[in-house]
Amino acid sequence: MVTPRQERGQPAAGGGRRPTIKTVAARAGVGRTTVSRVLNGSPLVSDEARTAVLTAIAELNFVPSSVARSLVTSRTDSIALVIPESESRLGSEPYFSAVIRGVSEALAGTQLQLLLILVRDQRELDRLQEFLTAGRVDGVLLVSVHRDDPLPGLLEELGLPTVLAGRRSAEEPLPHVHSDNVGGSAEAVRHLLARGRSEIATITGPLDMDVGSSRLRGWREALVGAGAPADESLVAPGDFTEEGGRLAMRALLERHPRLDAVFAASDVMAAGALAELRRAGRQVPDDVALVGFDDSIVARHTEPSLTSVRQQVEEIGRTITELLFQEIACGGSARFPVVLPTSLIVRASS
Amino acid sequence: MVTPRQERGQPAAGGGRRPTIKTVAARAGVGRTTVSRVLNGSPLVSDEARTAVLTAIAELNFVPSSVARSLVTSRTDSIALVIPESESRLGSEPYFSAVIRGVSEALAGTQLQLLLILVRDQRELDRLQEFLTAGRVDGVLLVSVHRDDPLPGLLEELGLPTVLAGRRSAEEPLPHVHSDNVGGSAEAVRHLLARGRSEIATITGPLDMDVGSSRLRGWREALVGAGAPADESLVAPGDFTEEGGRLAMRALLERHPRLDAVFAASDVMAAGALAELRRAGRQVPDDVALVGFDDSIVARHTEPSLTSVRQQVEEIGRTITELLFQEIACGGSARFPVVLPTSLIVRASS
DNA sequence: ACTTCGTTTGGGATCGATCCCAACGGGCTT
DNA sequence: AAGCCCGTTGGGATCGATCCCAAACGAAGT
Repeated sequence: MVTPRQERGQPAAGGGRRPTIKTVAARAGVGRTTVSRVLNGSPLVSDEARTAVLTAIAELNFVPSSVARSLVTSRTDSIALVIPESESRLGSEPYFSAVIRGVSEALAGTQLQLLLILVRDQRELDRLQEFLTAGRVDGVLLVSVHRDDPLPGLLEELGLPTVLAGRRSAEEPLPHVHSDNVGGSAEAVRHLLARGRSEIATITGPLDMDVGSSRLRGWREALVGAGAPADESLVAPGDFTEEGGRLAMRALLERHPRLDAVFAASDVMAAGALAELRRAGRQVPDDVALVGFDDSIVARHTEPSLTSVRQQVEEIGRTITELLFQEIACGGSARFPVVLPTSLIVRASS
Repeated sequence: MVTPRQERGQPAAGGGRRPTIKTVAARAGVGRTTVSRVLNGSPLVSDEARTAVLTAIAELNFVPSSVARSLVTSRTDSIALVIPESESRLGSEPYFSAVIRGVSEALAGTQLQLLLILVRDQRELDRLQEFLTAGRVDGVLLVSVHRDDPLPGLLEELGLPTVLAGRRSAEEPLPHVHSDNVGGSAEAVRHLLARGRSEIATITGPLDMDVGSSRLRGWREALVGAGAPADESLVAPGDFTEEGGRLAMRALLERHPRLDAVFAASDVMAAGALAELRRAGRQVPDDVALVGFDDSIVARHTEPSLTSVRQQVEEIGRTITELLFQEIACGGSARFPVVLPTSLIVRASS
């Protein structure tokens, strides 16, 4: 009794199954092609026929089957947002949420649907690869790419329209969008210099990611630009996690007990560093000034609240989506990378 | 060597398009039906034929078109996760991220894909409705439902398998999963009572949502259970936002300058309340003890750190997904709601 | 030897849309 | 009146899979 409907001769009142384009055509007294033309907004339809079709559609509550359409047009009207979660950052960082929001917003006016694909391990990567090869999406958004990520290359080979948030390296051939990581970091460090700090350490992100190395570069360039030597032992590698920030901070304090400022490449790491500084009896900002990156919620709620470099993450989501539209429509016409500006939000920690 | 094979005979060289089941059949020297049987793991295939087909598939790098399959099976092998964003909570709350992670995890072993649909306004709701009527997904996960939400009713009418995270009311007919909101809140309040607090206020969530009213009920029940009168003027409505928490706290302080504890129905609101308490010169926890709900990142980073009721959000995501599997497979067999336990995490604020 | 049974097999029809192309009718030209 | 073009129209083929059903085959039973 799972399928309760009984089939009558005609599609009797109750409407057992969903109406098809054929039902509509019969009702409107026209051919299937005419209905199809109305659906696709073709101008080669008389007003008379058009209104007949439209009323039939309304009466039958007809919605065209996108599956059938996809089969013949070989478009799917959907795109994939791929998020690698090897570092399980989705939980700790609102970054991905903001990207998702931006993407979804850009999608709002269109007919496109969003497929969200989290990739945790090799098995899921294989499955994704098959999924992409099967042509189940018209385009792909790739977030948080690593230097040696195999996915962008695969997508290039497949010829599937792709846009990255971030980049593998400075020579990224695929269209992409990223924040001005170098500039933002440099501004943060210059801010610390302006506050009279002289021994400025940095906790970096993963250095096999462009975000990681670029923010480190910003730190270095700002110091060099100020005529200060960029002492490489003031660099401690982190991994964007709180625990990583804590450990990096501990290492830095051991090597440089007299450091008076720290620039962390993410707020979450800064929060970890903050805890470690407190544990070591350092006052923030009196003994050590601290600046983070992202301007996430945590930045507002630490004590003291955290000076941080704000990036427009939602805007990144919007922009990659719009670039993807272009890629899909005209196939990689203008592939200039887009760089979004950052801004320094000064709070109590510096 | 990306597309190595050129086909002799029929589809002239180039190998331009993806291979179809027909190509595979020809190569393996069998009929289309046999290939289809192999693909679907039917036992009615000789070992000989099977291996022939499998090697042909491997050589041609064949991936079946899920679109064509959907057309005939009328399954889409994808489900939708619908998130209403009218309150734009996705940004401020890691709640949705955690649900997404749980859902994605439960999906990992299956062939199902996840469609993420954020609904911001009426226009997007209409579009969603059309989308669902078009049968573009096999099932729907609905998160954060309001009492008078039109969506669950629509889905019931459509007969589309649906599972809710949360519920419209205590009499929710649709299968659903939620945290023990009443129990968790009650535990929080009992904890405050045990700490010797006597004038315990509460900042609620939206009261047109079950999470909101249930957490309020927990507060009330704990007080009544302790023989204390539940003074309704100690209730201040919030909206799960930081600003809402701040305003609610201000109102409470005006009405009850001598209150000595506050239970907020979310960490984010608690953070807002905390800021307002500090502004008003109250010490936490000395003058006023504070407890939140969710145990999100903010709870660990406020100063003082926040005592909070932890709920297993990721588990909610996993569970609704598994329930949806059952709904899709056997059509609403066991529709008992699942209630997940909460636990109180005590920190410095109480 | 002939039926009967069960295992394998493959061709034709089907799902519901789009696209190609031939046909229709009427207003204009010649 | 014949010819032609143009705006409309609809039937048939197509996309790439699954499903129904009949057929081929060898083995087993009478």
